[in-house]
Amino acid sequence: MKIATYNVNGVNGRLPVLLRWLEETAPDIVCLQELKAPQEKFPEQAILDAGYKAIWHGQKSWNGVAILSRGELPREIRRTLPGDPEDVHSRYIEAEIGGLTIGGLYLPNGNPAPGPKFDYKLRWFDRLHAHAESLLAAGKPVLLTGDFNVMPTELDVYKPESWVDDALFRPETRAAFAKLTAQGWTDAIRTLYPNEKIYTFWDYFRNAFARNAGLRIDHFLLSPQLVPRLAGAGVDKQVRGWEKTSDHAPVWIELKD
DNA sequence: ATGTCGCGCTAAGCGCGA
Repeated sequence: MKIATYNVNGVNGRLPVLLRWLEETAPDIVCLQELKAPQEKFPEQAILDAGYKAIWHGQKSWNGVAILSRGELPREIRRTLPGDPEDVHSRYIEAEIGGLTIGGLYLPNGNPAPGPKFDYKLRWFDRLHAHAESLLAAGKPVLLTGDFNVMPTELDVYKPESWVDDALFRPETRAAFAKLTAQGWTDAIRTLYPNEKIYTFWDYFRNAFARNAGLRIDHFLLSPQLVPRLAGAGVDKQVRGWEKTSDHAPVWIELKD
């Protein structure tokens, strides 16, 4: 079973790219981030026609997350991260599909740092810690995936020294990610490829993709029950080179049944 | 500091977030 995550950066603006990628790579389950579309503007029919049933949590202009499945409709468990009723950003959606619990997330960017946006990022991380702990405590197979907006280590940045003050790489951010994984989560890509430079995002500036000036910020965190099932992982890097493409590439893992 | 995008507002560029 192939499970993918893809920050599309506008689900309607990227629809041709998204549909081509679905057609060419046929993942079984897909988590999308940055829909940038209100609830009623999600392209449900086009996704259905492509063979996927979906649940989503939209928002005008920004954020927005979805879970797509080739088989059964994802059974939605929640569409917000617990812990702050005042937080109206659509950044989390959780579902069960065939006995697997999947949390799809779009962690706040947090720039500029320091500042209120960075404070929000760290608070969001605190809430994720709390919820992730409860997911582990249930003892079931769980996958947390999406755009974490964190490069976990220096290996995950093309030029670490120029990113140390950025909200995606500051010590507080890396510490928050390390604290999360220390609960018992496995970073799937890094476990399979411990020493390789693997990027999932290249910004639109300065010809970043052509220079491979990338970041690894889209992740798969596996609960202990899933680790023995991990059979492969990769980045569909070619998609980043297509016309009208997102600044992220799709990322995927393969789980044995 | 800049660079490049999509989206919303509103009808063409601009502000915002990334």
